[in-house]
Amino acid sequence: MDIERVTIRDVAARAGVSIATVSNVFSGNKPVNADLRERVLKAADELAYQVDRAASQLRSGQARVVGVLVPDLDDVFFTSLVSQLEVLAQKDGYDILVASSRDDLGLEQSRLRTLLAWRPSGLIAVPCSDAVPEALRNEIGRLPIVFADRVPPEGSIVDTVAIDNREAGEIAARHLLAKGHGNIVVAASSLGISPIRERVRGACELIRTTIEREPTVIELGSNADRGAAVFLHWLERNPQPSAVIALTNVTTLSTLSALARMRIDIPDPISVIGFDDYPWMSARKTGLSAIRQPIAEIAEAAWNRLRARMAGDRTPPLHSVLQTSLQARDSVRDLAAGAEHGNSHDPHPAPERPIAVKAVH
Amino acid sequence: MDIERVTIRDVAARAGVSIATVSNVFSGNKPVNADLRERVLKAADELAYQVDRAASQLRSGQARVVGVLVPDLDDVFFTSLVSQLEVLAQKDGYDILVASSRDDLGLEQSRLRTLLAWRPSGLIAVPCSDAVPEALRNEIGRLPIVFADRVPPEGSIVDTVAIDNREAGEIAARHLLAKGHGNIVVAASSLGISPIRERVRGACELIRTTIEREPTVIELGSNADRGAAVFLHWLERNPQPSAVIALTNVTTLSTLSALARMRIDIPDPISVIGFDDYPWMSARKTGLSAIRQPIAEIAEAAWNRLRARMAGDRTPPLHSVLQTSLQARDSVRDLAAGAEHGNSHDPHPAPERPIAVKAVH
DNA sequence: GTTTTTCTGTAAAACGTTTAACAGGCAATC
DNA sequence: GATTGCCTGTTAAACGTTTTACAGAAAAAC
Repeated sequence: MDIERVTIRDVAARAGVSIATVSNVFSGNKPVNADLRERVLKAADELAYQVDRAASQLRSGQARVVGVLVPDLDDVFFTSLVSQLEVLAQKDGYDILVASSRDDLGLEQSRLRTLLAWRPSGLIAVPCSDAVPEALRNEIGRLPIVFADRVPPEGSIVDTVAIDNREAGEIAARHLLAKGHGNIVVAASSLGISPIRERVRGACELIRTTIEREPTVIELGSNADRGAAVFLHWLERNPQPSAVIALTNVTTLSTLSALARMRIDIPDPISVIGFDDYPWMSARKTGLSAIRQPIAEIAEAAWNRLRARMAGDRTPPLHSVLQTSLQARDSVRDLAAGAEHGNSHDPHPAPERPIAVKAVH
Repeated sequence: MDIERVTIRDVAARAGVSIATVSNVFSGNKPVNADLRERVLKAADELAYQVDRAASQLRSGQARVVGVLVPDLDDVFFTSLVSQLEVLAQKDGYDILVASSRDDLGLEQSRLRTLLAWRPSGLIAVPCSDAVPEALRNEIGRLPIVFADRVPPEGSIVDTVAIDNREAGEIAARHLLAKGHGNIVVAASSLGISPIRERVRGACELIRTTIEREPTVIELGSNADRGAAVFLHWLERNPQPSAVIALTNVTTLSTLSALARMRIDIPDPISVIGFDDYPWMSARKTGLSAIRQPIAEIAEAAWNRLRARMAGDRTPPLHSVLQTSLQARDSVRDLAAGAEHGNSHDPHPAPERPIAVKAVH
């Protein structure tokens, strides 16, 4: 019924060498003569031999697999991250195991446990809280780990890669203030998540110190539909703001949905700055101005750090901070110029800053 | 430096039983007395013991991991699929290895090979061509495999789950025809992909037989930006159609982007029917009418089939066909009623059909 | 009371690799 | 010419489980 597995032994027999030689050919751990290597490769090819990863891993302890844990596989930001990581990992010969914690601490715990059971070479995680998950507690220093995106503000005992969240909030607020907006709503997903808190803080403090007004902060959660309902509800019983800053891609959707349902135009009467930069944002007549996160760079930084750790780097944890930039389109009305409304492209696009990596001890 | 791994042997010693008993407690392969099981569990807990998957898999041949291969991890449709599968797999105690073929046959081949090297319990794949990939040729019948979404039209020797692509095209066309549209452009991603061909065929044949006009078919590829450029180019040198049917979520974006860049309004002068149903489609004043694919059901059907196969089901391959439905919003203008334009919701929303599973042979 | 069956647990042999220890051949060195 | 060292290849011992075969005790059947 089921055909015999072809093992290293079969290859060795066919090539007329020992199994150790076959192993060396495939693992490259020891050099093997050109002619023998040829013979082995030929035999392996003829038998369609494949190294058994379980056996290989059991003996060597090396897995060539990294775990990737994200809070939500339905959020484009996280899937973009996964997508980039998959490419980078594949280039280096690693496979990735993905798991979603669905923003649940308990689930995060159990997903991490099962990832760890694979004895992966490393782990890239977007944790769902500020604390280092319990399951990772005694892996720190043993297993290469990188936290991405959701990173405790005071630094962490593992490597981290994140954007400058505070600055992201400031950039959005600065843009609105420059265009004469004062009555601003800040739409956050959840203030329980520290990077979001930082974004809120960046925006609010700048607004506060610049025009001495306090922006309204509302929490719309991590689900676009529910968030839209919340914002709709809010809009129905509060005076119209002149602008909204949405601090995640999902709240951006919630914001836009609610405005659409109330048939409120953008940017007049309400301007909007969104978060992240996705194709759908420019697939509309009034292109959406947004804070762009350099996802590719985040993924690359995380992967490079992980790779360094996997290669044995034992230096103290590094915290990479990448910069966001404003992708100015047409969704912010220029009140200062007294112009009609932003039907045309922003005449003064904010200069894109170069992406820099600050290494904070 | 590095702490000793805690193995089954340590647990056995601490609980005062044999390693076989510990194994039985964790694998559940043989019953073990309540008190002993208690002792083992307690000892394991105290030592923070974790079954080593590599060793377990090596001996048992059972992996508790399934490979998931998709053509593009940046396409929301595929990531939604992955997301759903992750949830289903996790419920049944499986982990998933994801890989992207980036729509490249060579890469598909090599990604499949590395997935197979894990000796997974099963494989769910969205292949990038009609042919069964070479790498899977001699796994068929041995390894549980399910193809999803991209499925050869004439059936396949493996289980498949897909939507009724032909009907999806028809639904879109029927809706436009009912609203009096005749000058229709069909925006496909690539005619090299058979489900897309089917959608095109469904739309074109219906239009042809109903009003005896031949719709224009254009290929926009699988990248939103490039597709937008192509469509823009086309729009600039062809008479304006009255409606566009976009046959994938990416071509929907391309279409909308190009129209936006030409500052052409929707639905007047051009109506649009999109594909798939995502939050951004309703996050606009003119909500986008679209063909909805039941992604959750696709994932569920695929997983259930795979699970059945993994449980030993040896019946002939089953081909599940799920139905799409029209999600009518405001992006299709009613020319027939001579009404102004579709600022209001579609007064005659097409009845949503129940989702049914047809088992074809 | 003996024999058979059933039930639980154990000892030991796999599973398919990697790798430490070793061996033989050959070149370089003394 | 004997010794040393360097290659390259082999033998055999792991790696941490699962599982087969078996053993002893208790229960059931005679």
